[in-house]
Amino acid sequence: MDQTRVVTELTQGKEFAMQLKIHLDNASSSKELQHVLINSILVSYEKTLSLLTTRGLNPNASNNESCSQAGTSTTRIGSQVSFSESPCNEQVNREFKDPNHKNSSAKRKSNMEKWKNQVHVKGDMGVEEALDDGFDWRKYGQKDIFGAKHPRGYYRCTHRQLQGCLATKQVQKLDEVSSIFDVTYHGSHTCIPESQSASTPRNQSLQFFETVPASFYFPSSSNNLPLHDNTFDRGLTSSSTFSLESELRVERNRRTTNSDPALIDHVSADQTSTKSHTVDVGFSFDQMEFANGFNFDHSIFYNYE
DNA sequence: AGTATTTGACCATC
DNA sequence: GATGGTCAAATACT
Repeated sequence: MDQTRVVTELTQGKEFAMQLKIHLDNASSSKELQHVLINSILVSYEKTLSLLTTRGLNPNASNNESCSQAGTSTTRIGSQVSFSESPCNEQVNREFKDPNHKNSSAKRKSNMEKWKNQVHVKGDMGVEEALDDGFDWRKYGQKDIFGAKHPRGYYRCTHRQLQGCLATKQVQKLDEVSSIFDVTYHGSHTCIPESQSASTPRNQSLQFFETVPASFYFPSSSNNLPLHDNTFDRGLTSSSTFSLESELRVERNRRTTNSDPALIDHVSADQTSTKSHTVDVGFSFDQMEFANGFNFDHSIFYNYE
């Protein structure tokens, strides 16, 4: 059930908001840190809305849920699905397929719910991040579509074999705007993703720190031990995350030179995996400067085209 | 070795 | 025959 993840995201957002409140009351607080907090809050909101807007992924989701989010719009397709009116529906571009139209896919999936999402890849977010809807997808095909510039990717739920989850999605870049992807979902998820079943929801900020090739000190943690990037395994819980209450102290790592092939390999691998964990903070590191004079060279993380 | 992705072939439909 | 969706072997990656 997505409710757990929604609650997790909202709880994170609340915690970030509380941290921000403290920092706003503190005159010596750095602007950068406040921006980090603000963006973390926004990311939490976006994630939450994303979970709600992809309600079709969750067969138990309510029709009263919010249906729009920054950067995406959702359209339901399919005659067998009753479409509930809500104010936000005015924002989406509805497309209903003719129920009598039967192409091969329509016939094969005639009993499947179908809806469409339009995903905008904003300047400061990665493609994988934008397309990440919280579920595990495995690509099983790609096809050049007649009249379309870009091929269409076919994905099915990773848990299809183990859990019999029949959810699929198709992803296609728009001809006109390459930063916008049409994502068409078929069927609802009946699986329990591992990331969800493991009672340790991952933290947005942790995803960020997993990717950043540097060692970090977390003053709030015991011993102030430096944590190499490899130390951030996926078992860390949200309760064990660093506290943004403390100033982030980042130690430049020996491997942060742009020419480090190991680092480049790491980044490029992340970009090609549908389960990647790219920089997921939703803000630019252009001018960001951390303690000890560490500056992020954000350019090594982004390579959209 | 196990898993994920790529890609040509195959199938259903129009 | 053209097209879109899926399969499955080959390949790449970890």
